[in-house]
Amino acid sequence: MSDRLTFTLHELVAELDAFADAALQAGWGVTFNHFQFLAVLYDHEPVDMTTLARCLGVTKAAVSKRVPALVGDGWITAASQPGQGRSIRLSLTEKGTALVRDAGEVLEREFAAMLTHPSLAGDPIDAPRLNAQLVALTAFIQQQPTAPQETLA
Amino acid sequence: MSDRLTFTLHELVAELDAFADAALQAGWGVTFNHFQFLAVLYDHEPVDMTTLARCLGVTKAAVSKRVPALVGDGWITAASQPGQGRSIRLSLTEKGTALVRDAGEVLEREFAAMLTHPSLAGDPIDAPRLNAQLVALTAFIQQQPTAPQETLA
DNA sequence: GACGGCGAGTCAACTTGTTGACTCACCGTG
DNA sequence: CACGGTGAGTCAACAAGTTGACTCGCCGTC
Repeated sequence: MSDRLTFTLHELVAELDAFADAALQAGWGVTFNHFQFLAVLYDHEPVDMTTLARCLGVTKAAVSKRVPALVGDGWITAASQPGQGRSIRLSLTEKGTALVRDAGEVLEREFAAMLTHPSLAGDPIDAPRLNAQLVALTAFIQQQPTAPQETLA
Repeated sequence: MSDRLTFTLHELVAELDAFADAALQAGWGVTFNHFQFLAVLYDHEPVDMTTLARCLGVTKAAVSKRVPALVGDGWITAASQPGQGRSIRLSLTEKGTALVRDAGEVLEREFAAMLTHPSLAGDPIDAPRLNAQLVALTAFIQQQPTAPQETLA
Protein backbone atom coordinates (compact mmCIF):
# COMPACT_ATOMS: atom_id res chain seq x y z
CA MET A 1 0.00 0.00 0.00
CA SER A 2 1.08 3.47 -0.73
CA ASP A 3 1.25 6.52 1.46
CA ARG A 4 0.17 8.67 -1.46
CA LEU A 5 -3.50 9.48 -1.42
CA THR A 6 -3.82 9.53 -5.19
CA PHE A 7 -2.39 6.02 -5.46
CA THR A 8 -4.65 4.81 -2.67
CA LEU A 9 -7.69 6.23 -4.42
CA HIS A 10 -6.82 4.39 -7.63
CA GLU A 11 -6.32 1.15 -5.75
CA LEU A 12 -9.54 1.55 -3.82
CA VAL A 13 -11.58 2.20 -6.95
CA ALA A 14 -9.96 -0.77 -8.70
CA GLU A 15 -10.86 -3.03 -5.76
CA LEU A 16 -14.39 -1.70 -5.62
CA ASP A 17 -14.89 -2.34 -9.31
CA ALA A 18 -13.42 -5.82 -9.10
CA PHE A 19 -15.67 -6.66 -6.19
CA ALA A 20 -18.77 -5.30 -7.92
CA ASP A 21 -17.86 -7.09 -11.12
CA ALA A 22 -17.51 -10.43 -9.34
CA ALA A 23 -20.81 -9.96 -7.52
CA LEU A 24 -22.64 -8.95 -10.69
CA GLN A 25 -21.19 -11.84 -12.68
CA ALA A 26 -22.09 -14.35 -9.99
CA GLY A 27 -25.57 -13.04 -9.31
CA TRP A 28 -26.78 -11.73 -12.65
CA GLY A 29 -24.28 -12.77 -15.29
CA VAL A 30 -23.46 -9.22 -16.34
CA THR A 31 -20.25 -7.20 -16.17
CA PHE A 32 -19.72 -4.11 -14.09
CA ASN A 33 -19.37 -2.07 -17.24
CA HIS A 34 -22.77 -3.28 -18.44
CA PHE A 35 -24.37 -2.53 -15.09
CA GLN A 36 -22.81 0.89 -14.95
CA PHE A 37 -24.25 1.85 -18.33
CA LEU A 38 -27.73 0.84 -17.21
CA ALA A 39 -27.38 2.39 -13.76
CA VAL A 40 -26.41 5.78 -15.15
CA LEU A 41 -29.23 5.55 -17.66
CA TYR A 42 -31.57 4.72 -14.78
CA ASP A 43 -30.64 7.95 -13.03
CA HIS A 44 -31.22 10.07 -16.12
CA GLU A 45 -33.85 8.40 -18.32
CA PRO A 46 -35.18 9.31 -20.68
CA VAL A 47 -32.04 10.81 -22.15
CA ASP A 48 -30.38 11.29 -25.52
CA MET A 49 -27.10 9.63 -26.49
CA THR A 50 -24.89 12.69 -26.22
CA THR A 51 -26.02 13.50 -22.70
CA LEU A 52 -25.69 9.90 -21.57
CA ALA A 53 -22.19 9.78 -23.01
CA ARG A 54 -21.23 12.82 -20.98
CA CYS A 55 -22.68 11.27 -17.82
CA LEU A 56 -20.78 8.05 -18.48
CA GLY A 57 -17.55 9.88 -19.17
CA VAL A 58 -17.15 8.40 -22.67
CA THR A 59 -17.66 9.73 -26.17
CA LYS A 60 -20.98 9.64 -27.96
CA ALA A 61 -19.46 7.29 -30.53
CA ALA A 62 -18.84 4.74 -27.78
CA VAL A 63 -22.46 4.93 -26.67
CA SER A 64 -23.69 4.78 -30.24
CA LYS A 65 -21.82 1.52 -30.80
CA ARG A 66 -23.23 -0.18 -27.70
CA VAL A 67 -26.87 0.75 -28.13
CA PRO A 68 -27.86 -1.78 -30.84
CA ALA A 69 -26.68 -4.75 -28.76
CA LEU A 70 -28.36 -3.46 -25.60
CA VAL A 71 -31.63 -2.97 -27.48
CA GLY A 72 -31.27 -6.40 -29.06
CA ASP A 73 -30.85 -8.05 -25.67
CA GLY A 74 -33.87 -6.26 -24.28
CA TRP A 75 -32.14 -4.02 -21.74
CA ILE A 76 -33.04 -0.64 -23.20
CA THR A 77 -35.22 0.99 -25.85
CA ALA A 78 -34.08 3.59 -28.37
CA ALA A 79 -36.62 5.75 -30.14
CA SER A 80 -35.95 8.64 -32.49
CA GLN A 81 -38.21 11.54 -31.69
CA PRO A 82 -39.88 13.27 -34.62
CA GLY A 83 -39.35 17.00 -34.49
CA GLN A 84 -36.17 16.70 -32.43
CA GLY A 85 -33.56 16.47 -35.14
CA ARG A 86 -31.64 13.23 -35.01
CA SER A 87 -31.90 12.99 -31.24
CA ILE A 88 -32.59 9.50 -29.93
CA ARG A 89 -34.41 8.93 -26.68
CA LEU A 90 -32.96 6.11 -24.57
CA SER A 91 -34.90 4.38 -21.80
CA LEU A 92 -34.63 1.21 -19.75
CA THR A 93 -36.95 -1.71 -20.38
CA GLU A 94 -38.62 -3.43 -17.45
CA LYS A 95 -35.78 -5.98 -17.52
CA GLY A 96 -33.17 -3.23 -17.37
CA THR A 97 -34.96 -1.39 -14.59
CA ALA A 98 -35.24 -4.58 -12.56
CA LEU A 99 -31.51 -5.27 -12.90
CA VAL A 100 -30.50 -1.82 -11.74
CA ARG A 101 -32.94 -1.93 -8.83
CA ASP A 102 -32.09 -5.43 -7.62
CA ALA A 103 -28.37 -5.50 -8.23
CA GLY A 104 -27.96 -1.89 -7.20
CA GLU A 105 -29.68 -2.53 -3.93
CA VAL A 106 -27.48 -5.53 -3.17
CA LEU A 107 -24.30 -3.67 -4.06
CA GLU A 108 -25.26 -0.68 -1.94
CA ARG A 109 -25.96 -2.95 0.98
CA GLU A 110 -22.70 -4.85 0.59
CA PHE A 111 -20.76 -1.63 0.45
CA ALA A 112 -22.51 -0.11 3.42
CA ALA A 113 -21.76 -3.28 5.39
CA MET A 114 -18.07 -2.97 4.53
CA LEU A 115 -17.95 0.61 5.74
CA THR A 116 -19.33 -0.35 9.12
CA HIS A 117 -17.50 -3.64 9.53
CA PRO A 118 -15.93 -4.10 12.98
CA SER A 119 -12.50 -4.62 11.45
CA LEU A 120 -12.45 -0.91 10.55
CA ALA A 121 -13.64 0.17 13.97
CA GLY A 122 -10.23 1.49 14.96
CA ASP A 123 -10.96 4.63 12.95
CA PRO A 124 -14.48 4.37 11.57
CA ILE A 125 -15.38 6.10 8.32
CA ASP A 126 -18.10 8.73 8.45
CA ALA A 127 -19.54 8.03 5.00
CA PRO A 128 -21.84 11.05 4.55
CA ARG A 129 -19.16 13.45 5.70
CA LEU A 130 -16.50 11.77 3.59
CA ASN A 131 -18.76 11.92 0.57
CA ALA A 132 -19.36 15.63 1.10
CA GLN A 133 -15.64 16.26 1.40
CA LEU A 134 -14.83 14.34 -1.74
CA VAL A 135 -17.63 15.99 -3.70
CA ALA A 136 -16.24 19.37 -2.69
CA LEU A 137 -12.73 18.32 -3.67
CA THR A 138 -13.92 16.97 -7.02
CA ALA A 139 -15.77 20.19 -7.78
CA PHE A 140 -12.70 22.19 -6.85
CA ILE A 141 -10.43 20.20 -9.16
CA GLN A 142 -12.92 20.60 -11.97
CA GLN A 143 -12.66 24.35 -11.86
CA GLN A 144 -8.89 24.43 -11.63
CA PRO A 145 -7.10 26.18 -14.49
CA THR A 146 -6.09 23.56 -16.98
CA ALA A 147 -2.46 23.22 -16.01
CA PRO A 148 0.48 24.91 -14.39
CA GLN A 149 3.20 26.10 -16.71
CA GLU A 150 6.43 24.17 -16.67
CA THR A 151 7.88 26.69 -14.30
CA LEU A 152 10.82 24.55 -13.42
CA ALA A 153 11.32 21.99 -16.16
CA MET B 1 -22.87 15.16 -7.94
CA SER B 2 -24.04 12.01 -6.36
CA ASP B 3 -24.78 11.15 -2.77
CA ARG B 4 -23.34 7.69 -3.33
CA LEU B 5 -19.79 7.33 -2.17
CA THR B 6 -18.84 4.83 -4.87
CA PHE B 7 -19.99 7.23 -7.60
CA THR B 8 -18.16 10.10 -5.95
CA LEU B 9 -14.95 8.08 -5.81
CA HIS B 10 -15.16 7.32 -9.52
CA GLU B 11 -15.78 10.96 -10.33
CA LEU B 12 -12.95 12.12 -8.12
CA VAL B 13 -10.46 9.72 -9.67
CA ALA B 14 -11.58 10.71 -13.15
CA GLU B 15 -11.04 14.39 -12.32
CA LEU B 16 -7.66 13.70 -10.76
CA ASP B 17 -6.53 11.81 -13.83
CA ALA B 18 -7.81 14.48 -16.18
CA PHE B 19 -6.02 17.16 -14.20
CA ALA B 20 -2.77 15.21 -14.08
CA ASP B 21 -3.01 14.41 -17.77
CA ALA B 22 -3.46 18.07 -18.69
CA ALA B 23 -0.54 19.13 -16.49
CA LEU B 24 1.73 16.42 -17.89
CA GLN B 25 0.81 17.21 -21.48
CA ALA B 26 1.39 20.91 -20.96
CA GLY B 27 4.62 20.57 -19.02
CA TRP B 28 6.30 17.50 -20.45
CA GLY B 29 4.34 16.39 -23.51
CA VAL B 30 3.51 12.98 -22.10
CA THR B 31 0.19 11.36 -21.18
CA PHE B 32 -0.85 10.36 -17.71
CA ASN B 33 -0.80 6.73 -18.77
CA HIS B 34 2.80 7.09 -19.89
CA PHE B 35 3.80 8.82 -16.65
CA GLN B 36 2.02 6.20 -14.57
CA PHE B 37 3.94 3.38 -16.22
CA LEU B 38 7.25 5.08 -15.47
CA ALA B 39 6.23 6.13 -11.94
CA VAL B 40 5.30 2.60 -10.95
CA LEU B 41 8.51 1.32 -12.48
CA TYR B 42 10.39 3.99 -10.49
CA ASP B 43 8.96 2.61 -7.26
CA HIS B 44 9.94 -0.97 -8.07
CA GLU B 45 12.96 -0.97 -10.34
CA PRO B 46 14.61 -3.12 -11.27
CA VAL B 47 11.68 -5.39 -11.90
CA ASP B 48 10.60 -8.06 -14.36
CA MET B 49 7.63 -7.64 -16.71
CA THR B 50 5.23 -9.91 -14.87
CA THR B 51 5.71 -8.16 -11.54
CA LEU B 52 5.41 -4.73 -13.11
CA ALA B 53 2.21 -5.80 -14.86
CA ARG B 54 0.74 -6.84 -11.53
CA CYS B 55 1.73 -3.51 -9.96
CA LEU B 56 0.17 -1.61 -12.85
CA GLY B 57 -3.01 -3.65 -12.72
CA VAL B 58 -2.72 -4.80 -16.33
CA THR B 59 -1.72 -8.07 -17.99
CA LYS B 60 1.85 -8.97 -18.81
CA ALA B 61 0.93 -8.96 -22.50
CA ALA B 62 0.02 -5.28 -22.24
CA VAL B 63 3.40 -4.49 -20.68
CA SER B 64 5.20 -6.64 -23.22
CA LYS B 65 3.68 -4.66 -26.07
CA ARG B 66 4.62 -1.26 -24.65
CA VAL B 67 8.24 -2.03 -23.75
CA PRO B 68 9.80 -1.82 -27.24
CA ALA B 69 8.47 1.70 -27.83
CA LEU B 70 9.53 2.89 -24.38
CA VAL B 71 13.02 1.50 -24.91
CA GLY B 72 13.15 3.03 -28.37
CA ASP B 73 12.25 6.47 -27.03
CA GLY B 74 14.88 6.22 -24.32
CA TRP B 75 12.64 6.08 -21.25
CA ILE B 76 13.56 2.63 -19.99
CA THR B 77 16.02 -0.19 -20.52
CA ALA B 78 15.18 -3.86 -20.89
CA ALA B 79 17.84 -6.52 -20.36
CA SER B 80 17.39 -10.26 -20.33
CA GLN B 81 19.30 -11.80 -17.48
CA PRO B 82 21.30 -14.94 -18.23
CA GLY B 83 20.53 -17.70 -15.79
CA GLN B 84 17.08 -16.31 -14.97
CA GLY B 85 14.96 -18.07 -17.54
CA ARG B 86 13.26 -15.63 -19.89
CA SER B 87 12.93 -12.98 -17.22
CA ILE B 88 13.60 -9.44 -18.43
CA ARG B 89 14.90 -6.79 -16.09
CA LEU B 90 13.30 -3.36 -16.62
CA SER B 91 14.84 -0.15 -15.36
CA LEU B 92 14.45 3.58 -15.96
CA THR B 93 17.01 5.53 -17.96
CA GLU B 94 18.25 8.82 -16.64
CA LYS B 95 15.64 10.53 -18.81
CA GLY B 96 12.87 8.38 -17.35
CA THR B 97 14.05 8.92 -13.79
CA ALA B 98 14.18 12.68 -14.33
CA LEU B 99 10.62 12.74 -15.65
CA VAL B 100 9.23 10.82 -12.70
CA ARG B 101 11.14 12.95 -10.22
CA ASP B 102 10.31 16.33 -11.75
CA ALA B 103 6.75 15.76 -12.86
CA GLY B 104 5.97 13.67 -9.81
CA GLU B 105 7.15 16.39 -7.51
CA VAL B 106 5.04 19.01 -9.27
CA LEU B 107 1.93 16.83 -9.25
CA GLU B 108 2.36 16.01 -5.57
CA ARG B 109 2.68 19.68 -4.77
CA GLU B 110 -0.35 20.65 -6.84
CA PHE B 111 -2.44 18.00 -5.18
CA ALA B 112 -1.30 18.91 -1.69
CA ALA B 113 -2.17 22.54 -2.42
CA MET B 114 -5.68 21.51 -3.48
CA LEU B 115 -6.22 19.60 -0.27
CA THR B 116 -5.38 22.60 1.84
CA HIS B 117 -7.03 25.23 -0.30
CA PRO B 118 -9.14 27.74 1.67
CA SER B 119 -12.23 26.91 -0.38
CA LEU B 120 -12.36 23.54 1.37
CA ALA B 121 -11.83 25.04 4.79
CA GLY B 122 -15.44 24.45 5.80
CA ASP B 123 -14.60 20.83 6.53
CA PRO B 124 -10.88 20.34 5.94
CA ILE B 125 -9.55 16.97 4.81
CA ASP B 126 -7.06 15.26 7.08
CA ALA B 127 -5.03 13.63 4.33
CA PRO B 128 -2.86 11.19 6.33
CA ARG B 129 -5.83 9.97 8.31
CA LEU B 130 -8.00 9.69 5.20
CA ASN B 131 -5.27 7.76 3.44
CA ALA B 132 -5.00 5.34 6.34
CA GLN B 133 -8.75 4.82 6.37
CA LEU B 134 -8.90 4.17 2.64
CA VAL B 135 -5.93 1.82 2.76
CA ALA B 136 -7.68 -0.17 5.48
CA LEU B 137 -10.90 -0.23 3.48
CA THR B 138 -9.07 -1.33 0.33
CA ALA B 139 -7.35 -4.15 2.18
CA PHE B 140 -10.65 -5.22 3.65
CA ILE B 141 -12.38 -5.37 0.27
CA GLN B 142 -9.47 -7.35 -1.14
CA GLN B 143 -9.97 -10.13 1.36
CA GLN B 144 -13.75 -10.28 0.95
CA PRO B 145 -15.15 -13.59 -0.32
CA THR B 146 -15.58 -13.30 -4.05
CA ALA B 147 -19.29 -12.60 -4.16
CA PRO B 148 -22.59 -13.02 -2.38
CA GLN B 149 -24.95 -15.61 -3.79
CA GLU B 150 -27.99 -14.32 -5.61
CA THR B 151 -29.99 -14.79 -2.44
CA LEU B 152 -32.87 -12.73 -3.70
CA ALA B 153 -32.71 -12.60 -7.47
C1' DG C 1 -38.37 28.64 -51.02
C1' DA C 2 -33.11 27.87 -51.40
C1' DC C 3 -28.86 28.42 -48.43
C1' DG C 4 -26.01 27.90 -44.47
C1' DG C 5 -25.29 26.56 -39.98
C1' DC C 6 -25.74 23.66 -36.03
C1' DG C 7 -26.47 19.75 -33.21
C1' DA C 8 -26.98 14.71 -32.92
C1' DG C 9 -25.67 10.37 -34.52
C1' DT C 10 -22.65 7.21 -37.32
C1' DC C 11 -18.65 5.36 -39.58
C1' DA C 12 -13.69 4.00 -40.44
C1' DA C 13 -9.23 3.90 -38.76
C1' DC C 14 -6.55 3.67 -34.91
C1' DT C 15 -5.07 2.80 -29.86
C1' DT C 16 -4.78 0.17 -25.79
C1' DG C 17 -5.88 -3.69 -23.26
C1' DT C 18 -7.46 -8.83 -22.71
C1' DT C 19 -7.52 -13.81 -23.59
C1' DG C 20 -5.67 -18.14 -24.66
C1' DA C 21 -2.36 -20.56 -27.20
C1' DC C 22 2.29 -20.76 -27.96
C1' DT C 23 7.70 -20.63 -27.32
C1' DC C 24 11.62 -20.86 -24.75
C1' DA C 25 14.90 -21.23 -20.76
C1' DC C 26 15.71 -23.48 -16.85
C1' DC C 27 15.05 -27.23 -13.33
C1' DG C 28 14.13 -31.25 -11.51
C1' DT C 29 13.62 -36.50 -11.68
C1' DG C 30 14.38 -41.05 -13.56
C1' DC D 1 21.36 -37.57 -20.50
C1' DA D 2 16.46 -37.39 -22.02
C1' DC D 3 11.74 -35.86 -20.28
C1' DG D 4 8.19 -33.44 -18.32
C1' DG D 5 7.00 -29.34 -15.68
C1' DT D 6 6.96 -24.57 -14.62
C1' DG D 7 7.40 -19.69 -15.13
C1' DA D 8 8.27 -15.62 -18.18
C1' DG D 9 7.50 -13.52 -22.41
C1' DT D 10 5.18 -13.18 -27.07
C1' DC D 11 1.70 -13.55 -30.61
C1' DA D 12 -2.93 -13.38 -32.92
C1' DA D 13 -7.56 -12.54 -32.42
C1' DC D 14 -10.73 -9.97 -30.22
C1' DA D 15 -13.08 -6.05 -27.27
C1' DA D 16 -14.01 -1.33 -26.04
C1' DG D 17 -12.90 3.58 -26.63
C1' DT D 18 -11.18 7.69 -29.22
C1' DT D 19 -10.66 10.79 -33.10
C1' DG D 20 -12.01 13.18 -37.09
C1' DA D 21 -14.73 13.13 -41.04
C1' DC D 22 -19.15 12.43 -42.47
C1' DT D 23 -24.62 12.38 -42.84
C1' DC D 24 -28.91 13.95 -41.74
C1' DG D 25 -32.86 16.72 -39.55
C1' DC D 26 -34.11 21.02 -38.30
C1' DC D 27 -34.06 26.05 -38.02
C1' DG D 28 -32.99 30.51 -39.18
C1' DT D 29 -32.09 34.13 -42.69
C1' DC D 30 -32.14 36.22 -46.93
